[in-house]
Amino acid sequence: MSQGNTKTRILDGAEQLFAREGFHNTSLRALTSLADVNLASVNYHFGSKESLLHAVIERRLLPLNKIRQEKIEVVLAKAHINSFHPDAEALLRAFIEPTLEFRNSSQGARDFISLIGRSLSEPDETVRNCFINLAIPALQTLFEALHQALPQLSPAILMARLQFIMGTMSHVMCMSSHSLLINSELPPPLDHSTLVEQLIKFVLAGLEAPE
Amino acid sequence: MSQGNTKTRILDGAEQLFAREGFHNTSLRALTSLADVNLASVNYHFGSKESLLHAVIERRLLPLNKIRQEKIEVVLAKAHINSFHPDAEALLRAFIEPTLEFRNSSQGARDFISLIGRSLSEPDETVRNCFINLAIPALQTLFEALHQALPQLSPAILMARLQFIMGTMSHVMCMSSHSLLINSELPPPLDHSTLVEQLIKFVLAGLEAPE
DNA sequence: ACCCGTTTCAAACAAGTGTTTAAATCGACT
DNA sequence: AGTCGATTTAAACACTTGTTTGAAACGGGT
Repeated sequence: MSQGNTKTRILDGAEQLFAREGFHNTSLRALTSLADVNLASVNYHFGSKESLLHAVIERRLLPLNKIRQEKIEVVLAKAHINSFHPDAEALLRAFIEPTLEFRNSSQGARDFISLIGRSLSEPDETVRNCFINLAIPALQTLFEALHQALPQLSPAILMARLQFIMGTMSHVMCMSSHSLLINSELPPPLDHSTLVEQLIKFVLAGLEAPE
Repeated sequence: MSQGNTKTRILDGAEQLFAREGFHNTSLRALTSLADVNLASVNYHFGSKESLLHAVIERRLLPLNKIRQEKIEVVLAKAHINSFHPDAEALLRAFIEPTLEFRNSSQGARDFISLIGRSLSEPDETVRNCFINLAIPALQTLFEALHQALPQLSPAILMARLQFIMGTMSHVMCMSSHSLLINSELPPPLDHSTLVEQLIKFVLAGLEAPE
């Protein structure tokens, strides 16, 4: 780990360690040693360990949210032109596909996605809020779009189902080599694109279930 | 927090703090102060902080797994008598209902369920294994029962969907007062029994979706 | 060659960590 | 009352934590 300038090396190392060891279980000494930078440079460039976490999340989540937002707006626009309800599957796809494609793009991306997949249920409030504050606008957009797509669903039920969907997604985002059941006689995990399709199928069926 | 003997007070305090603050973010001093016991008594009664975590999980998870196992076996037995496939919904219910009913039974139970809901995606391997080792038999049982219920699903797909279900469940188990989107204009969270029914409906629809 | 703002560095800081120790206290039982 | 094991206690241990400090090194502009 010795590419790029100091700031990027710290961000890359933090992404990896925060994801694999957890935020509180990652020491700045382990991080600076992995990133091959001086111990004090974290506080020099980012101010504190927590601000570093914020920077790690922001660096990747802002662009990702932008993509999701755009894709959702495309689906909505198409529907409005034809005066149809927007398509629920297309909306879910617009939200899910960019996330998992990004996850599949590099090891750092996989670490990052696993990090934010866990952060919804993070016990430490400051850590959790660090993610949630950036995620809420995107989720709000998705909620309203899905409400247009499925107006027959009461808002309370839709919100509950959106929570279920977030749970399913978070779990998939966290899944790494440590599969749920490592056991020789069990079926092997699905490849990337099959997993994405199965995930969308699963949450779509749950979302569209009769009340 | 000053009921019961020392050992139980430690277990109760650990359950609360591990769930609300996280294992690594909970210090033995904070724990022993909350439980109103001496600092050294944790190591005296449990050996180490990690063995304490193990004890916290075991105390509640073993009975819970026993109940789930029994309920699943009842469903299977009924089906075998009539030479029917077991009912997928009844199997899911046998697995989900005891969990969420236990969660609803007391504050300590709620803390515990939130703790194990998070532990599937716990980054620290030793912490994660502490839960997984106790959970695997129950999940194995559920997998095989669902395979009997839905023989048309290929094992790989069924396993993926079981993972999705675990993700949804974990998320619901972790949900506390900090709802996903605390926002005045959003629908209020569902009450307990509605949430359970909606959860079962959601995962059942996803599980039974065509491949 | 000199200056100056930016960045890096080794060292130290105060506070907090899990664990261990050895003495003190307790509670039965003889 | 006295003995013995189990438990509790205060104190200390060795170590790690995030952060700060002040000097050193760097690099472009005059």
